[in-house]
Amino acid sequence: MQSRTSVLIEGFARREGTERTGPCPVRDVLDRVSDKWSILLVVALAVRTRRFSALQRAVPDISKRMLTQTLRDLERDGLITRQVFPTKPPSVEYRLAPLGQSLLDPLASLMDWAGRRHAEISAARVRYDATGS
Amino acid sequence: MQSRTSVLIEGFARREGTERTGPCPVRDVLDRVSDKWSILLVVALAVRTRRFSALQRAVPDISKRMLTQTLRDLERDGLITRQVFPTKPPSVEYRLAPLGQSLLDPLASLMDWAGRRHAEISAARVRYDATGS
DNA sequence: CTGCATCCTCTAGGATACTG
DNA sequence: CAGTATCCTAGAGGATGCAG
Repeated sequence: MQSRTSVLIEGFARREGTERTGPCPVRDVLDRVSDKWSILLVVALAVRTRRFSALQRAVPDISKRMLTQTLRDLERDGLITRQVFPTKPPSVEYRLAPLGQSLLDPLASLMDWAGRRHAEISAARVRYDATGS
Repeated sequence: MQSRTSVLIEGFARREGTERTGPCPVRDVLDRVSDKWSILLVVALAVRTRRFSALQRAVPDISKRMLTQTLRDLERDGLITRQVFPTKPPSVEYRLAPLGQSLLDPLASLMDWAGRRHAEISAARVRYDATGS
């Protein structure tokens, strides 16, 4: 099973030599994925729908500022939806949109890789640092 | 097929409420993936083995500084290997290590997603911006 | 050619305080 | 509770020049 991989890589590499007609769409999307908090929030919302403060508890080391901003970005991209309940005090629920759901599978394969290869990577680091020092 | 996804998400979410015994391994690895240049270089090296200057041409908007640094990090993590040829002037070849190869599949599924959903995301953005303005 | 070292800029992002 | 506004710092990262 090399076909899918190579096709995608070719598509990704096609930029080489071609004058950019605008930013590469794949890179554009990957930029969002490689955002520091986006993945964390998507995963947090994959577990269940959550409110603002619940998200802050789920991802403890995010600041309110970044939480708000990242949620806005994800909403703008159609990955999550935001529903306001005009109670008193108001509450807001965030949930994964279908588009966000569709991201879970690729994300899972990445996290799966991370989990399986983590030990190997740590070992490589130790080895490298030992040699270098 | 929800099993694999949900298992991983649970593993990822398990941190909640647990005092951290150190940084989450998955997050640790994802930090590398979400590095601005790492993925680009891995993909560039997936196509073929390349030398330093060739990599700079493959990823035109990377600076020498960042190229060197990212290559070191990838080498340290065991994702790529570096081979020096003591010619005159010297040349250095970078190639994907097996560990790096193993990343291509998860990466492909992400890029596949990006490619397929990009239009949808762009549309969502336009819609969001239109409403907001 | 490869790649450090230096300097300098710019912005992501944290802390804090305030509002509907 | 769910944000917004302001301020401010650390670190990412570009440009340049030198060296092996």
